[in-house]
Amino acid sequence: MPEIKVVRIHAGERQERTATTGTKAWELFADDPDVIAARVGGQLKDLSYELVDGDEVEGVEMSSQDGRDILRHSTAHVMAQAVQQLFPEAKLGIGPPVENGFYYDFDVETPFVPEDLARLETAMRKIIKEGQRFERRVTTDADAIDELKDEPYKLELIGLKGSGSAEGAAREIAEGASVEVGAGELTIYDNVRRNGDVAWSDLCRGPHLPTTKRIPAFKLMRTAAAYWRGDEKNKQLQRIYGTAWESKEALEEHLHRIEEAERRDHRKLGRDLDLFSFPDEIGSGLAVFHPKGGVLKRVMEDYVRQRHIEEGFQYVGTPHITKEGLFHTSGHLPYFADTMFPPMEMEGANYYLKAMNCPMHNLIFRSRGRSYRELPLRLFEFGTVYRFEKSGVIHGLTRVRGLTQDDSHSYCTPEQAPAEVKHLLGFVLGLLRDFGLDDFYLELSTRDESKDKFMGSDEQWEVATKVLADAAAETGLELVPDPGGAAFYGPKISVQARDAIGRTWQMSTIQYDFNQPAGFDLHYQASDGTRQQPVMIHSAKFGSLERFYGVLVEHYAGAFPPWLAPVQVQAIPVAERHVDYLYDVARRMRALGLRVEVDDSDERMQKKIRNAQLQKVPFMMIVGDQDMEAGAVSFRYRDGRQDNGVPLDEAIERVTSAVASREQV
RNA sequence: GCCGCCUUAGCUCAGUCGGUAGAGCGAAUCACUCGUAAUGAUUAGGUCGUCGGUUCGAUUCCGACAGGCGGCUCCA
Repeated sequence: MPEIKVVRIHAGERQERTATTGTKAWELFADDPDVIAARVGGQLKDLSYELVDGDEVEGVEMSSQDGRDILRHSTAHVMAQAVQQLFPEAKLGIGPPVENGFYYDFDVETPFVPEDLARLETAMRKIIKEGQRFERRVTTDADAIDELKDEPYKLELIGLKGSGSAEGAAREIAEGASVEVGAGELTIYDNVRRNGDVAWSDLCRGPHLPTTKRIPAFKLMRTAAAYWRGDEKNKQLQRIYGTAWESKEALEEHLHRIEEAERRDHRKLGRDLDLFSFPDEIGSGLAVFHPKGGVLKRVMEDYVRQRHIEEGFQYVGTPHITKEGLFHTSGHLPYFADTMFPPMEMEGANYYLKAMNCPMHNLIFRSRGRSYRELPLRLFEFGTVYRFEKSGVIHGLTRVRGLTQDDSHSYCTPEQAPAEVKHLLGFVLGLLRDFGLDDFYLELSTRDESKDKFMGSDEQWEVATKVLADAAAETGLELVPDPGGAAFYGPKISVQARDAIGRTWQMSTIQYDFNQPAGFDLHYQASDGTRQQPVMIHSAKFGSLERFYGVLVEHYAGAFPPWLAPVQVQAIPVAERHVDYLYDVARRMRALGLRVEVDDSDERMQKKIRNAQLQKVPFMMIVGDQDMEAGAVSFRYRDGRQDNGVPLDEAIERVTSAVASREQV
């Protein structure tokens, strides 16, 4: 029998092996049941892959990222089989793995209802129990078209694959479609029962688990609609989301993480902590901040204003509406008219609610002649803008119709631009760290081929993009490209921050703009006496005050560090006779600018502690006879920690220093 | 904007197979004055999201609209 030489790579070890022709990948990993696929020369393969001479074969464990993707993709197949079993008329869309799970899209007459999920799970468990083998079968376009004649969407995928490069086609089709048709040959996976019957088949490039029995834990999560191939002009298919994990424990942990995220939901905490609300009477996506929530908003604003001034910005102010001509000059109207509130007509002119601040700052720059000696000229304000977000996208404070940007525009010479971008980037990262976010990556949004979406020459874009890319690289942070994501007037760096439970949020943006200075005909007098055009760098540090507010609530789960907490100290008397003493202490603390409340209600002290705990107040300051006699107070913290009999001066110092240092307690 | 689900007291939610509603928390009042997460009692509070239709009668059934939730699309 002819022999082949292969290399087995597993758990970091390389091993040369000699095997007979026809040896399958699984035979190399028969000793490790956690291996569910193989990576051969960088390509993921089924364990049934037949080795050829010279292959380097690495075991893919189910708990690895690739392994989980394979598990989830196989689970998606099982779900699709169950769907077609229960709903034979359902036509298949695509079914890729996604972060933390998978989905599969179906064209069905009647949308799925939540009760269907339970029925489908039952059917899936039965399929898993059957231990159906996933069998790969290479086919031709012609055969596949015949076999899948009842699956119009699959036919469309095959057609698209034939139309050009396969990878390109897959990208065109939709995110995720590359799991159905990829580069190279067309394959179908058959689900084969133990008796050899083919239970179900699907066009798919794989790889898959060896059998359905290898699915340890899954759950169907929700149903939703999704446009076919991600295009709103196309028909909406019914999507079912599910998740699958390498163990029951991993699934439980995942579900627990979801619960944790729900517990932190700023919309819920905003209500529970009396921070803000969205009155229907005002309109969707328009927030009002209550007194407690107003404290946090004001502290954020005060701090950011102070920091801007320290960084050389000048605080300015601009109105909320403007005549439409301004947005023609800036170039915004042709691009964004449909996301702006419709104009109101007054005295023969059309007025728009402000959707962006930069045009007005340009007018401040242009209000008099400017010298190169003034540059970089940095204008900054809290500019409230209104954007007509489509009703379905509004979400708490993170996606609203009225938002306040901590918006700045730095006008500088082209030569100054690199240093200014660097300065801004350092500034925003420092600012975010001050608020307790310290895990970042950057995204560089550039222009793509669809040039009608972008203004300016290739050369201008190239220069601008290089300035941003260089500054981003200097931070040493991870940089993710985002082709096509730029604004019409120039490329953008955005800072993505990870919160306490690892979710990422787009925060700050820095944009390089050479278009608006031209549109507004902005000039400065250069040292050689010539008139030159500045470039402007847009920058929003929080992005939107509202969104950042929401992110902070979720990041801290409402348990803010003292400097941000609406109430820093909740004073709790053990009995009524201790109230006056606490009023005195509170008076002293308030004189130092601390936010102190005395709970002089008729409730029992235990209840007062509970209330303060539910309000997540950082310092509970409790006083009974012993404290009063000793001229002291007792602290209780949110984690239940206690510190009794703290002398008054020390107690006050403890709170003030915690506030001043912006630390968490 | 599109698809699905939802909307009952300030909040969380019961309930009415069509005969105009209930709990807990919260609020107010009273009593209790208490040492580390819920003292007790009493009272108030709802055109059952809005408008229209069917019906002797609609909170309940139907439709439209508004708002919310989950996705999709979008996100300067």
